[in-house]
Amino acid sequence: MAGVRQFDEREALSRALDVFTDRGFRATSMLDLATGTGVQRGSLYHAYGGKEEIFLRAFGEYTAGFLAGASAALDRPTKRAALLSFFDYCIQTFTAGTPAHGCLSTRTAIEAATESPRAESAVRALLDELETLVYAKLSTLDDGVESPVNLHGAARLVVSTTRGLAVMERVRYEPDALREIAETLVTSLFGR
Amino acid sequence: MAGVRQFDEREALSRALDVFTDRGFRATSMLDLATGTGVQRGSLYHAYGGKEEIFLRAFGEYTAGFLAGASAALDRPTKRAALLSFFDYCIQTFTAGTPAHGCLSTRTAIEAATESPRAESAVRALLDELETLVYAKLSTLDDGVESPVNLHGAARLVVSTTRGLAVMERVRYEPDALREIAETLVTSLFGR
DNA sequence: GCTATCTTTGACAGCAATGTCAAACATGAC
DNA sequence: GTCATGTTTGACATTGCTGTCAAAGATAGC
Repeated sequence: MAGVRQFDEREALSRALDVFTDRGFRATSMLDLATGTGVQRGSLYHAYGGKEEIFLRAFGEYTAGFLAGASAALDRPTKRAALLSFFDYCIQTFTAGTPAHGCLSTRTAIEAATESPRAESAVRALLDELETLVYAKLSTLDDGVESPVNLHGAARLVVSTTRGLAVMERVRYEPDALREIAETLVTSLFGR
Repeated sequence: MAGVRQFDEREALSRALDVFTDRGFRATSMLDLATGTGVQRGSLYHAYGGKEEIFLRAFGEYTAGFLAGASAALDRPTKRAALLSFFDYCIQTFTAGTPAHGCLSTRTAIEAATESPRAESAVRALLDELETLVYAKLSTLDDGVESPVNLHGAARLVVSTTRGLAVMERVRYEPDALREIAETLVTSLFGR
C-alpha cells in the first residue's frame, strides 16, 4: 500500500467536529472544514466524498462521547439525583464555548432534517439510545419513589425535554434558568 | 402620493410567511420570496430592504395567529384539559403540510439565532408571551387540582416542552407519539 | 394633460461555494 | 532504485445568490 494519507484522520475528524459544533451542519462549508482541519479542500473531497460524509463520521465521535458522558452523569443513587445530574451534563455540554455553541444534535435535527436523511437518522439513533440509557437507569434504581407516570414515558419525556432546553438556550436563556426548568420537570416526575 | 405600490402587501407577506414556513429562514433566498409572492426581487429589496426585514414582518403575522390559536386552545374547564388541548394545537400546527413543515419559531430559534439578533428577539418575545398566556390560564383555573411545582415553573416547562416536541417531530416522531409525550408531562404536572 | 413622486423591471458586477481534474508528489513493496 | 499506487495541490468551470442601479412605468394632485 503505497500512496498513503498524509494527515491524521482521528485528529482531522475531531477538528471537523469542532467546526460543525460551532457553525452547525448547514453553515459550515468545505472551505471551513479545510481551514479547521488543516487539510486541503481537494483532499477532503478525495478522502471522504463531501460534507455529509465528514459530518456523519464526526457525528459518530460526538455520539459516542455524549452517550458516555450522559451515562456517567446518570450514575447517582436516586432517580432525582440521577436526572438532575443528567440535565446538568446536557446543559453544560451545550452552553460550553464563548459564545455558547448550542446543542449539535438539536441543531442537526432542525437544520439537516430536510437535506440529509442520513444525518436525521443519526440524530434519531442518538435520541433512541439516550432514551434507552435513561430508562435503564430509572428502572434500575429502586429508591422507593413512585411516579404518576410509567418509566418508559418518563424517559422519553426527559429526552424530549433536553431538546426543549437546547432550543431555549438559543434564545438567551441562562444556564441557571435552564436548570430550573429541568428541576421543575424532575420534581413533577419524582417529587422533591 | 404618486407612485404607488403595485402589489397587495398583506397578501405578499402572507405568501412570504408560507415560503419561510416551509423552507426556514436560512434556506429561503430572495428569489424564493420573489417566486412565492409573485413580486420581483428588486421590488422586494426596494420595499423592505432585505430578507431579514421581510421575515420579521411575516413572523409578526405568524406570532399573532399562533398566540390567538393557542389562547383559544387553552380555553377549557380544567388545567389538564387546557394543557392537552394546547399541546394538541401546537402539534397540529407543526405537523401540517406534506411533508410536515415543522415549527417555524423553533426552526428560527436554531437557524437564525447566530445570524439575526432581531429574529432571535422575536422568537424570545413569542415564547415569553406564550408563557404568560399559559401561566394566566393555569392560575385562573381553580379546578382543585394541586401540582407538586409552582405554576410559574409549570408554565415555563410547558412552553419549553413545546420546543422539545418540535425537535422530536423533525426526526420522524409521529403526531401520536408527540401527543403521548405531552400527555406524560401533563399527567406528571396535574395528575390524571 | 402635465408633473412630481414613487415603483417596477431587467441587467450587472461581485462573491462564496461547489465538485472535478490533471499534474506533481510521497511512499511501501519489490 | 524503481515502480505502482494512492494522495495532495492549485486551478478551473459552474452555480446560485446578493445588492445596486438606471431606465421605464404608473398614478395622485394640480
